[in-house]
Amino acid sequence: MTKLTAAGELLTELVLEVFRVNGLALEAGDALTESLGLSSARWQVLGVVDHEPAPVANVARVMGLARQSVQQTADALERDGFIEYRENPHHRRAKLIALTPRGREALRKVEARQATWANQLAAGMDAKALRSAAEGLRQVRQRLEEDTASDSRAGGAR
Amino acid sequence: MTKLTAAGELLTELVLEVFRVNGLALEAGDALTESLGLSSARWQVLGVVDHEPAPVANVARVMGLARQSVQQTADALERDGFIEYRENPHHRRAKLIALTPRGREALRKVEARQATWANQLAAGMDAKALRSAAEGLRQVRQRLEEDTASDSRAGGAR
DNA sequence: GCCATATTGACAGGAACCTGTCGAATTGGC
DNA sequence: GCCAATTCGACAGGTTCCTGTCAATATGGC
Repeated sequence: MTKLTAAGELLTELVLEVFRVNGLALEAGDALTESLGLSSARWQVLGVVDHEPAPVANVARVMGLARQSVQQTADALERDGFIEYRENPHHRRAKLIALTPRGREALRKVEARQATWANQLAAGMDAKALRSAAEGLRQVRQRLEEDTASDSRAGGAR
Repeated sequence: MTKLTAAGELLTELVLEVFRVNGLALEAGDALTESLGLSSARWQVLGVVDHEPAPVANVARVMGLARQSVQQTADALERDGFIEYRENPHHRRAKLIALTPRGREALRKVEARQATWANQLAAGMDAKALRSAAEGLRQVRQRLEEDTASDSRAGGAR
C-alpha cells in the first residue's frame, strides 16, 4: 500500500484547501455579478476581451477552458447584448468577440464592486501571508502544468 | 471609481491563482479515477462515507455542496454498484450511504494512486512554501466564510 | 400528545463545464 | 500553387453543480 510522505501530506492538504476557497470565491463572484445579469463565467469572458476583441478560441486558451465552454458563454452574452461578433480581418470564420456599450458598462460596474469587496476582505489580513500563499500556489501550478503536459505526451494515467 | 488597494491587489491575484490550481487539480483527480469508473466528485463522496455510513444531507454539509448535487452523485454511485442505501435506525426516510465491497476496493485503489501522485509532485517542492501557502489559504477561507455568513444574514448583495 | 417548523429525498429544470464529430476556413510543407 | 494537417464554429450529448418545489418524516415548544 502506497503511503503519503510528509511532503505529499502537505500538498494534499493544500489542494483540499484550494477546493474550499475556490467554491467560496466563485460564490462571492456570482453574488457580485448577479444583479447585473452576469455570473463569474460571463464576467471572466468580458474581462478577457476588454483590452481588445478576440475570437472564441483565443479566449478559451487564455482562460484554460475548452473552446466549446467559452463558445456557449459567448453566445449567451451575445443574446443578452453584452457582446457582439465582429468580422475578423485575419480569419473569415473566427469572428471577434467585442464588448457592446452595455457590456463595457456592466464590466466597469463589476470591477468597481470587486475592488470594494477585495479591499474590505484584504484589509484585515496579513500582506505577507497573502504574498507567500500566492507564491506557493504558483509553484504548485507550475508542477501541475508540467505534469499534465507530460501526461498528454505519454497518453494519460491508464 | 473604486480602486484596488495594495492588499486588495494581492488578494485578487491569490484568488486568480486558486482558480487555475483548482482546475488543474480537478483534471488530475479525474485522470486518477477515470479508469476505475469514478471521477473527482464520486471519489469525494466515497471518501466521506468510508469512515462510517451517512445520509446524503450529512455528506453534502461535510463537502460544502448543495444537498441535491450529492443526491445525484450518490444515485449514480448506487446504479454503478459502488454504494448501497441502508436503513437508518434513526430516520426512516434518510437512508444511509454505505460502501459496497466494490466501492471499498475502488476507493483503496484511488487512494493508493493519489498517494503516489502527491508524493511525486511534492518531492521537488519546498515544504515551507507548501505549509505557508496552506496557512495563507486558511486565513482567506475564514474571512470568506465570515463574509458569506453575514451576507446570508443580511439578505445578499442586491 | 399536538401541531408549527425544519429537514429529508424525489423530481424538474437550468448553468457551466466537458467530450466527440462535422464541414468550412486557414496554414504550412513542398 | 496544391494538398495534408490544423484550427475554427456548429451541433449533439453527458457530468457536475445549482435552484425551486413537493410530500413524507422528524423535531421542539407547549
